Amino acid sequence: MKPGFYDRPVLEVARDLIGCLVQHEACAGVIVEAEAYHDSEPACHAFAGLTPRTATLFGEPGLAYVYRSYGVHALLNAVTEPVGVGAAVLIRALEPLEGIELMRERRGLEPLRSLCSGPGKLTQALGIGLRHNGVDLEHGAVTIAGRPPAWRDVQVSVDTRIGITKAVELPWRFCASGSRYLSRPVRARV
DNA sequence: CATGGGATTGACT
DNA sequence: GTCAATCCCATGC
Repeated sequence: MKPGFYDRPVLEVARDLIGCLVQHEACAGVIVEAEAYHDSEPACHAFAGLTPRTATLFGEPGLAYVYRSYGVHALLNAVTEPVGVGAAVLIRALEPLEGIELMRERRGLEPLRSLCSGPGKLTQALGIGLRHNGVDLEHGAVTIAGRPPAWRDVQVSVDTRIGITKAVELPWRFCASGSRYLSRPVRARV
C-alpha cells in the first residue's frame, strides 16, 4: 500500500480496503467486506481505553490487530489512524483467489462461496491466528496489497455493522456491491 | 482471585 | 428460527 494509507480516518481506510488483496503464505483473497471501529464509539474494544488487550489498536497504523472472539475464532483487523487513536478495520469476508485447495483442507471441503464468508472463516482458511497480532501488514507474514486491476473501480455499498450490541445504527460496514462472497447480504445501499 | 461477556460459527429444529 | 462451544481479559470483590 502507499505510505500513509492507514494513517487516515478509519472510515476512509475501510472503504478503500474493499477490493484489496489479503495474503498469508500460499493463500490469498480479495476483501469484499469490512467494518470500521473507532474508540469514540462503544462497539470498539478501544472504547474502554488502553489495556494490554487493546494495545495494538492504539499502536502504529498498518499493524494487524488479531483477537479471539467467543473463545473460538480469530478476527483480523487493520490498525488505522495515528498512534494513540484506537481505530481499526475488521476484515469480514474475502473472495478466495489463491491457495483455494489449502483453504478447503483447513475448513473442510467448503463450497467456494462460504470458504471465506465471515471474519472467523477467513482467518481459519488463510491460517491466520493470534500469533499474528501486531505484525506489519506491509512486510510481515500477513500482508494487504492494493487492488488488482479488475478491482480498480469496484462499487462499494454501505450498511450497518453486524453482530454487535452497541452503536448498532452506525453505517460503518462496507461491501463490494453484488459480491457473492459476503458474510451476509447488504440491506441498505448508498 | 472469580466472574461474565463478546466484532461468531455450525449444528440442529 | 434457536443454541452451545470456548478463551481471553476487563472488571469487581
